[in-house]
Amino acid sequence: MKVSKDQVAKHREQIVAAAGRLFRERGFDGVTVADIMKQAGLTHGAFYGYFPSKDALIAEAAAQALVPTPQRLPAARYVDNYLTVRHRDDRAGGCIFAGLGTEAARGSGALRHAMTEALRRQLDRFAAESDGKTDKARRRAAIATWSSMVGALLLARLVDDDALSQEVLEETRASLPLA
Amino acid sequence: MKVSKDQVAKHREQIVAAAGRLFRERGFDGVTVADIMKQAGLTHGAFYGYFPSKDALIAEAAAQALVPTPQRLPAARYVDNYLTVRHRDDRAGGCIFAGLGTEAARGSGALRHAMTEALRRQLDRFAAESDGKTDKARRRAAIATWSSMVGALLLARLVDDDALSQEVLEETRASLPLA
DNA sequence: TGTACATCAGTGAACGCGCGTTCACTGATGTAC
DNA sequence: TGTACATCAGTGAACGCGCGTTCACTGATGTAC
Repeated sequence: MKVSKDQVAKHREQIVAAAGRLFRERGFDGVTVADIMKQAGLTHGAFYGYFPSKDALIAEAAAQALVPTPQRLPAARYVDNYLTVRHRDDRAGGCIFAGLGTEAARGSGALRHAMTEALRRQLDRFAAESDGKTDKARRRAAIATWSSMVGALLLARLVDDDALSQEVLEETRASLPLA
Repeated sequence: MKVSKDQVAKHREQIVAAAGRLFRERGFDGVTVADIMKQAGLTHGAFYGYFPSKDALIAEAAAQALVPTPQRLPAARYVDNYLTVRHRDDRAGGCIFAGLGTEAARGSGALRHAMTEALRRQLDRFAAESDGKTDKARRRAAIATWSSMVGALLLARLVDDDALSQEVLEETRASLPLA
Protein backbone atom coordinates (compact mmCIF):
# COMPACT_ATOMS: atom_id res chain seq x y z
CA MET A 1 0.00 0.00 0.00
CA LYS A 2 0.99 3.59 -0.56
CA VAL A 3 2.66 5.38 2.32
CA SER A 4 3.11 9.03 3.27
CA LYS A 5 6.05 11.09 2.00
CA ASP A 6 7.41 11.29 5.52
CA GLN A 7 7.33 7.51 5.73
CA VAL A 8 9.14 7.23 2.41
CA ALA A 9 11.94 9.49 3.63
CA LYS A 10 12.10 7.55 6.87
CA HIS A 11 12.20 4.22 5.05
CA ARG A 12 15.02 5.40 2.83
CA GLU A 13 17.07 6.37 5.88
CA GLN A 14 16.31 3.05 7.52
CA ILE A 15 17.46 1.16 4.43
CA VAL A 16 20.72 3.09 4.21
CA ALA A 17 21.37 2.76 7.93
CA ALA A 18 20.61 -0.97 7.97
CA ALA A 19 22.84 -1.48 4.94
CA GLY A 20 25.68 0.45 6.55
CA ARG A 21 25.57 -1.71 9.63
CA LEU A 22 25.05 -5.05 7.91
CA PHE A 23 27.72 -4.49 5.27
CA ARG A 24 30.29 -3.60 7.93
CA GLU A 25 29.33 -6.63 9.95
CA ARG A 26 29.23 -9.25 7.20
CA GLY A 27 30.85 -7.72 4.12
CA PHE A 28 29.20 -6.59 0.90
CA ASP A 29 28.77 -10.13 -0.39
CA GLY A 30 27.64 -11.51 2.96
CA VAL A 31 24.45 -9.46 3.02
CA THR A 32 21.48 -9.82 0.68
CA VAL A 33 19.03 -7.16 -0.42
CA ALA A 34 16.37 -9.12 1.44
CA ASP A 35 18.46 -9.04 4.66
CA ILE A 36 18.72 -5.28 4.47
CA MET A 37 15.06 -4.69 3.71
CA LYS A 38 14.01 -7.00 6.51
CA GLN A 39 16.20 -5.09 8.97
CA ALA A 40 14.68 -1.86 7.67
CA GLY A 41 11.21 -3.28 8.35
CA LEU A 42 10.16 -3.78 4.72
CA THR A 43 10.02 -6.61 2.20
CA HIS A 44 12.63 -7.06 -0.49
CA GLY A 45 10.31 -6.11 -3.36
CA ALA A 46 10.23 -2.47 -2.27
CA PHE A 47 13.98 -2.13 -2.63
CA TYR A 48 14.00 -1.19 -6.30
CA GLY A 49 11.70 1.71 -5.65
CA TYR A 50 14.55 3.25 -3.70
CA PHE A 51 17.74 2.15 -5.47
CA PRO A 52 18.51 0.95 -8.98
CA SER A 53 20.81 -1.84 -7.76
CA LYS A 54 22.57 -3.31 -4.77
CA ASP A 55 25.78 -1.65 -5.96
CA ALA A 56 24.12 1.76 -5.84
CA LEU A 57 23.07 1.13 -2.25
CA ILE A 58 26.59 0.01 -1.37
CA ALA A 59 27.99 3.32 -2.57
CA GLU A 60 25.35 5.33 -0.76
CA ALA A 61 25.55 3.37 2.49
CA ALA A 62 29.32 3.76 2.54
CA ALA A 63 29.12 7.49 1.80
CA GLN A 64 26.59 7.84 4.61
CA ALA A 65 28.75 5.91 7.08
CA LEU A 66 31.68 8.14 6.16
CA VAL A 67 30.13 11.53 6.91
CA PRO A 68 32.02 13.15 9.76
CA THR A 69 30.30 13.05 13.12
CA PRO A 70 28.89 16.46 14.10
CA GLN A 71 30.88 16.78 17.33
CA ARG A 72 34.48 16.63 16.23
CA LEU A 73 36.63 15.18 18.93
CA PRO A 74 40.20 16.41 19.13
CA ALA A 75 42.30 14.05 17.02
CA ALA A 76 44.10 12.68 20.08
CA ARG A 77 40.85 11.54 21.65
CA TYR A 78 39.67 10.17 18.33
CA VAL A 79 42.79 8.04 18.11
CA ASP A 80 42.34 6.76 21.64
CA ASN A 81 38.80 5.67 20.91
CA TYR A 82 39.77 4.15 17.59
CA LEU A 83 42.41 1.77 18.88
CA THR A 84 40.26 0.06 21.50
CA VAL A 85 38.76 -3.37 22.04
CA ARG A 86 35.36 -1.71 21.98
CA HIS A 87 35.88 -0.39 18.47
CA ARG A 88 37.49 -3.66 17.38
CA ASP A 89 34.40 -5.57 18.51
CA ASP A 90 31.90 -3.08 17.13
CA ARG A 91 32.23 -4.06 13.51
CA ALA A 92 28.72 -2.93 12.58
CA GLY A 93 29.36 0.58 13.86
CA GLY A 94 33.07 0.85 13.22
CA CYS A 95 35.43 2.40 10.71
CA ILE A 96 34.68 1.47 7.11
CA PHE A 97 38.30 1.56 6.00
CA ALA A 98 39.28 -1.13 8.47
CA GLY A 99 36.01 -3.00 8.10
CA LEU A 100 35.52 -3.10 4.34
CA GLY A 101 38.74 -1.72 2.90
CA THR A 102 40.00 -4.67 0.91
CA GLU A 103 36.57 -5.34 -0.57
CA ALA A 104 36.02 -1.68 -1.32
CA ALA A 105 39.30 -1.56 -3.23
CA ARG A 106 37.62 -3.85 -5.78
CA GLY A 107 34.32 -1.97 -5.65
CA SER A 108 32.53 0.43 -7.94
CA GLY A 109 33.91 3.79 -8.95
CA ALA A 110 31.27 5.53 -6.86
CA LEU A 111 32.25 3.59 -3.76
CA ARG A 112 35.96 4.20 -4.20
CA HIS A 113 35.33 7.85 -4.86
CA ALA A 114 33.30 8.28 -1.68
CA MET A 115 36.07 6.61 0.30
CA THR A 116 38.75 8.73 -1.35
CA GLU A 117 36.94 11.92 -0.38
CA ALA A 118 36.53 10.67 3.17
CA LEU A 119 40.23 9.86 3.30
CA ARG A 120 41.07 13.40 2.19
CA ARG A 121 38.90 14.86 4.93
CA GLN A 122 40.49 12.60 7.51
CA LEU A 123 44.04 13.49 6.46
CA ASP A 124 43.27 17.22 6.42
CA ARG A 125 41.84 16.97 9.89
CA PHE A 126 44.78 15.04 11.30
CA ALA A 127 47.28 17.32 9.59
CA ALA A 128 45.61 20.37 11.09
CA GLU A 129 46.02 18.96 14.58
CA SER A 130 49.49 17.56 14.08
CA ASP A 131 52.33 19.43 15.76
CA GLY A 132 54.88 19.20 12.95
CA LYS A 133 56.80 22.33 12.00
CA THR A 134 56.06 22.47 8.28
CA ASP A 135 52.94 21.68 6.28
CA LYS A 136 54.83 18.80 4.76
CA ALA A 137 55.74 17.37 8.16
CA ARG A 138 52.19 17.71 9.44
CA ARG A 139 50.80 16.01 6.36
CA ARG A 140 53.32 13.20 6.65
CA ALA A 141 52.37 12.68 10.29
CA ALA A 142 48.70 12.58 9.35
CA ILE A 143 49.25 9.95 6.67
CA ALA A 144 51.48 7.83 8.88
CA THR A 145 49.04 8.05 11.77
CA TRP A 146 46.00 7.11 9.75
CA SER A 147 47.77 4.26 7.96
CA SER A 148 48.82 2.83 11.31
CA MET A 149 45.36 3.11 12.76
CA VAL A 150 43.62 1.41 9.87
CA GLY A 151 46.26 -1.30 9.63
CA ALA A 152 46.26 -1.96 13.35
CA LEU A 153 42.49 -2.26 13.60
CA LEU A 154 42.41 -4.57 10.59
CA LEU A 155 45.08 -6.80 12.13
CA ALA A 156 43.46 -6.74 15.55
CA ARG A 157 40.21 -7.98 14.03
CA LEU A 158 41.88 -10.62 11.91
CA VAL A 159 43.91 -12.29 14.60
CA ASP A 160 42.50 -15.29 16.46
CA ASP A 161 44.46 -14.63 19.65
CA ASP A 162 43.02 -11.97 21.92
CA ALA A 163 46.31 -11.19 23.64
CA LEU A 164 48.06 -10.54 20.36
CA SER A 165 45.08 -8.55 19.15
CA GLN A 166 45.18 -6.26 22.17
CA GLU A 167 48.92 -5.96 21.91
CA VAL A 168 48.61 -4.70 18.35
CA LEU A 169 46.10 -2.08 19.43
CA GLU A 170 48.05 -0.94 22.47
CA GLU A 171 51.50 -0.83 20.95
CA THR A 172 50.24 0.98 17.88
CA ARG A 173 48.53 3.55 20.08
CA ALA A 174 51.66 3.97 22.15
CA SER A 175 53.70 4.59 19.00
CA LEU A 176 51.53 7.42 17.71
CA PRO A 177 52.58 11.02 18.39
CA LEU A 178 49.00 12.29 18.50
CA ALA A 179 47.84 9.96 21.24
CA MET B 1 41.15 -40.50 -16.93
CA LYS B 2 43.58 -41.54 -14.24
CA VAL B 3 46.82 -39.58 -14.05
CA SER B 4 50.25 -40.34 -12.57
CA LYS B 5 51.07 -39.57 -8.95
CA ASP B 6 53.51 -36.89 -10.07
CA GLN B 7 50.74 -35.27 -12.06
CA VAL B 8 48.45 -35.37 -9.06
CA ALA B 9 51.01 -33.59 -6.92
CA LYS B 10 51.60 -31.05 -9.68
CA HIS B 11 47.89 -30.47 -10.12
CA ARG B 12 47.44 -29.86 -6.43
CA GLU B 13 50.15 -27.23 -6.47
CA GLN B 14 48.64 -25.63 -9.55
CA ILE B 15 45.23 -25.44 -7.89
CA VAL B 16 46.63 -23.85 -4.74
CA ALA B 17 48.78 -21.41 -6.71
CA ALA B 18 45.94 -20.41 -9.02
CA ALA B 19 43.65 -19.94 -6.03
CA GLY B 20 46.22 -17.79 -4.24
CA ARG B 21 46.53 -15.48 -7.19
CA LEU B 22 42.86 -15.30 -8.11
CA PHE B 23 41.65 -14.75 -4.56
CA ARG B 24 44.07 -11.88 -4.07
CA GLU B 25 43.04 -10.37 -7.36
CA ARG B 26 39.27 -10.65 -7.05
CA GLY B 27 38.48 -11.53 -3.45
CA PHE B 28 37.25 -14.82 -2.02
CA ASP B 29 33.70 -14.28 -3.24
CA GLY B 30 34.77 -12.99 -6.62
CA VAL B 31 36.33 -16.26 -7.70
CA THR B 32 34.49 -19.51 -8.39
CA VAL B 33 35.77 -23.03 -7.99
CA ALA B 34 35.42 -23.37 -11.78
CA ASP B 35 37.59 -20.25 -12.32
CA ILE B 36 40.35 -21.73 -10.20
CA MET B 37 40.24 -25.17 -11.81
CA LYS B 38 40.27 -23.64 -15.27
CA GLN B 39 43.33 -21.57 -14.43
CA ALA B 40 44.95 -24.74 -13.06
CA GLY B 41 44.23 -26.48 -16.37
CA LEU B 42 41.49 -28.82 -15.11
CA THR B 43 37.70 -28.94 -15.06
CA HIS B 44 35.68 -28.04 -12.01
CA GLY B 45 34.53 -31.60 -11.32
CA ALA B 46 38.01 -32.67 -10.28
CA PHE B 47 38.12 -30.10 -7.48
CA TYR B 48 36.49 -32.27 -4.82
CA GLY B 49 39.08 -34.95 -5.30
CA TYR B 50 41.57 -32.47 -3.87
CA PHE B 51 39.65 -30.41 -1.31
CA PRO B 52 36.49 -30.99 0.71
CA SER B 53 35.18 -27.46 0.08
CA LYS B 54 36.01 -24.04 -1.29
CA ASP B 55 36.58 -22.86 2.29
CA ALA B 56 39.24 -25.51 2.79
CA LEU B 57 41.04 -24.31 -0.33
CA ILE B 58 40.81 -20.72 0.85
CA ALA B 59 42.61 -21.61 4.07
CA GLU B 60 45.27 -23.62 2.26
CA ALA B 61 45.84 -21.07 -0.49
CA ALA B 62 46.24 -18.32 2.08
CA ALA B 63 48.63 -20.38 4.19
CA GLN B 64 50.66 -21.14 1.07
CA ALA B 65 50.79 -17.48 0.04
CA LEU B 66 51.96 -16.62 3.55
CA VAL B 67 55.02 -18.88 3.75
CA PRO B 68 58.14 -16.73 4.04
CA THR B 69 60.18 -16.38 0.87
CA PRO B 70 63.41 -18.42 1.03
CA GLN B 71 65.75 -15.47 0.54
CA ARG B 72 65.01 -13.18 3.43
CA LEU B 73 65.67 -9.61 2.49
CA PRO B 74 66.79 -7.29 5.26
CA ALA B 75 63.67 -5.69 6.73
CA ALA B 76 64.60 -2.27 5.40
CA ARG B 77 64.68 -3.51 1.82
CA TYR B 78 61.47 -5.45 2.37
CA VAL B 79 59.75 -2.27 3.51
CA ASP B 80 61.04 -0.37 0.48
CA ASN B 81 59.68 -2.97 -1.88
CA TYR B 82 56.39 -3.19 -0.03
CA LEU B 83 55.42 0.45 -0.24
CA THR B 84 55.77 0.79 -3.99
CA VAL B 85 53.45 1.35 -6.94
CA ARG B 86 54.64 -1.99 -8.29
CA HIS B 87 53.39 -3.84 -5.22
CA ARG B 88 50.22 -1.76 -5.13
CA ASP B 89 49.43 -2.76 -8.71
CA ASP B 90 50.40 -6.41 -8.28
CA ARG B 91 47.35 -7.49 -6.38
CA ALA B 92 47.55 -11.11 -7.53
CA GLY B 93 51.07 -11.50 -6.18
CA GLY B 94 50.93 -9.07 -3.29
CA CYS B 95 50.55 -9.12 0.46
CA ILE B 96 47.52 -11.03 1.68
CA PHE B 97 46.94 -8.82 4.71
CA ALA B 98 46.49 -5.75 2.55
CA GLY B 99 44.76 -7.65 -0.24
CA LEU B 100 42.25 -9.79 1.65
CA GLY B 101 42.47 -8.59 5.24
CA THR B 102 38.94 -7.34 5.82
CA GLU B 103 37.41 -10.40 4.17
CA ALA B 104 39.73 -12.73 6.04
CA ALA B 105 38.65 -11.19 9.35
CA ARG B 106 35.22 -12.76 8.66
CA GLY B 107 36.69 -16.00 7.39
CA SER B 108 37.02 -19.51 8.77
CA GLY B 109 38.99 -20.36 11.88
CA ALA B 110 41.61 -22.10 9.78
CA LEU B 111 42.13 -19.03 7.62
CA ARG B 112 42.38 -16.66 10.56
CA HIS B 113 44.76 -19.00 12.32
CA ALA B 114 47.08 -19.20 9.32
CA MET B 115 47.12 -15.42 9.12
CA THR B 116 47.74 -15.07 12.83
CA GLU B 117 50.77 -17.33 12.64
CA ALA B 118 52.08 -15.39 9.65
CA LEU B 119 51.62 -12.16 11.57
CA ARG B 120 53.62 -13.53 14.49
CA ARG B 121 56.47 -14.49 12.15
CA GLN B 122 56.42 -11.07 10.54
CA LEU B 123 56.49 -9.24 13.86
CA ASP B 124 59.30 -11.43 15.19
CA ARG B 125 61.31 -10.74 12.09
CA PHE B 126 60.78 -6.99 12.21
CA ALA B 127 61.50 -6.86 15.93
CA ALA B 128 64.78 -8.71 15.46
CA GLU B 129 65.93 -6.12 12.94
CA SER B 130 64.61 -3.09 14.78
CA ASP B 131 67.21 -0.92 16.51
CA GLY B 132 65.26 -0.22 19.69
CA LYS B 133 67.08 -0.50 23.00
CA THR B 134 64.77 -2.92 24.80
CA ASP B 135 62.82 -5.96 23.63
CA LYS B 136 59.68 -4.01 24.36
CA ALA B 137 60.78 -1.07 22.23
CA ARG B 138 61.79 -3.34 19.35
CA ARG B 139 58.49 -5.16 19.47
CA ARG B 140 56.56 -1.91 19.56
CA ALA B 141 58.47 -0.66 16.53
CA ALA B 142 57.73 -3.89 14.69
CA ILE B 143 54.00 -3.64 15.37
CA ALA B 144 53.84 0.03 14.47
CA THR B 145 55.81 -0.55 11.28
CA TRP B 146 53.74 -3.47 10.09
CA SER B 147 50.43 -1.76 10.91
CA SER B 148 51.51 1.27 8.89
CA MET B 149 52.59 -0.80 5.95
CA VAL B 150 49.40 -2.82 5.74
CA GLY B 151 47.22 0.23 6.27
CA ALA B 152 49.10 2.32 3.72
CA LEU B 153 48.96 -0.33 1.01
CA LEU B 154 45.26 -0.88 1.63
CA LEU B 155 44.57 2.85 1.37
CA ALA B 156 46.79 3.25 -1.69
CA ARG B 157 44.79 0.55 -3.47
CA LEU B 158 41.45 1.91 -2.41
CA VAL B 159 41.92 5.47 -3.51
CA ASP B 160 40.80 6.56 -6.99
CA ASP B 161 43.39 9.34 -7.30
CA ASP B 162 46.85 8.18 -8.30
CA ALA B 163 48.62 11.22 -6.85
CA LEU B 164 47.04 10.70 -3.44
CA SER B 165 47.74 6.99 -3.66
CA GLN B 166 51.43 7.55 -4.31
CA GLU B 167 51.58 10.19 -1.61
CA VAL B 168 50.25 7.69 0.92
CA LEU B 169 52.90 5.16 -0.06
CA GLU B 170 55.77 7.66 -0.08
CA GLU B 171 54.94 9.53 3.09
CA THR B 172 54.34 6.31 5.00
CA ARG B 173 57.69 4.97 3.84
CA ALA B 174 59.39 8.20 4.81
CA SER B 175 57.88 8.00 8.29
CA LEU B 176 59.19 4.51 9.03
CA PRO B 177 62.40 4.13 11.06
CA LEU B 178 63.38 0.89 9.31
CA ALA B 179 63.36 2.30 5.79
C1' DT C 1 59.40 -58.57 -19.49
C1' DG C 2 54.64 -58.85 -20.96
C1' DT C 3 49.70 -59.13 -20.00
C1' DA C 4 45.11 -58.68 -17.50
C1' DC C 5 42.80 -56.18 -14.51
C1' DA C 6 41.66 -53.21 -10.46
C1' DT C 7 42.16 -48.57 -9.28
C1' DC C 8 41.10 -43.95 -9.42
C1' DA C 9 41.95 -38.86 -11.49
C1' DG C 10 39.48 -36.36 -14.53
C1' DT C 11 35.19 -35.14 -17.29
C1' DG C 12 30.97 -32.86 -17.93
C1' DA C 13 26.09 -33.15 -17.07
C1' DA C 14 23.11 -32.36 -13.44
C1' DC C 15 21.23 -30.85 -8.85
C1' DG C 16 19.58 -27.67 -5.50
C1' DC C 17 19.81 -23.49 -3.67
C1' DG C 18 20.05 -18.57 -3.02
C1' DC C 19 20.68 -14.46 -5.02
C1' DG C 20 19.53 -9.95 -7.60
C1' DT C 21 15.88 -8.38 -9.97
C1' DT C 22 11.02 -7.94 -12.05
C1' DC C 23 6.16 -7.51 -11.97
C1' DA C 24 1.06 -7.81 -11.35
C1' DC C 25 -1.52 -6.57 -7.78
C1' DT C 26 -3.21 -4.08 -3.40
C1' DG C 27 -4.77 -0.46 -0.81
C1' DA C 28 -3.48 3.96 1.53
C1' DT C 29 -2.36 8.66 0.20
C1' DG C 30 -3.24 12.97 -1.43
C1' DT C 31 -5.24 15.84 -5.02
C1' DA C 32 -9.02 17.94 -7.84
C1' DC C 33 -13.42 19.51 -7.60
C1' DT D 1 -14.94 20.68 4.24
C1' DG D 2 -16.26 16.45 1.95
C1' DT D 3 -16.01 13.16 -1.88
C1' DA D 4 -14.14 10.58 -6.05
C1' DC D 5 -10.38 9.12 -8.10
C1' DA D 6 -5.52 8.91 -9.77
C1' DT D 7 -1.20 7.92 -7.90
C1' DC D 8 2.19 5.08 -6.25
C1' DA D 9 4.78 2.57 -2.03
C1' DG D 10 4.71 -1.84 -0.59
C1' DT D 11 3.78 -6.98 -1.10
C1' DG D 12 5.06 -11.47 -2.33
C1' DA D 13 5.31 -14.69 -6.10
C1' DA D 14 8.16 -15.55 -9.81
C1' DC D 15 12.22 -15.40 -13.02
C1' DG D 16 16.76 -16.39 -14.55
C1' DC D 17 21.17 -17.09 -13.49
C1' DG D 18 25.37 -18.66 -11.36
C1' DC D 19 27.24 -20.89 -7.76
C1' DG D 20 29.04 -24.93 -4.78
C1' DT D 21 28.66 -29.53 -4.95
C1' DT D 22 27.54 -34.45 -6.61
C1' DC D 23 27.84 -38.31 -9.55
C1' DA D 24 27.92 -41.81 -13.34
C1' DC D 25 31.11 -42.63 -16.52
C1' DT D 26 35.80 -42.83 -19.02
C1' DG D 27 40.22 -44.31 -19.83
C1' DA D 28 45.13 -44.03 -18.29
C1' DT D 29 47.92 -45.82 -14.49
C1' DG D 30 50.17 -49.10 -12.01
C1' DT D 31 50.04 -53.63 -9.86
C1' DA D 32 49.82 -58.77 -9.67
C1' DC D 33 51.10 -62.69 -11.93
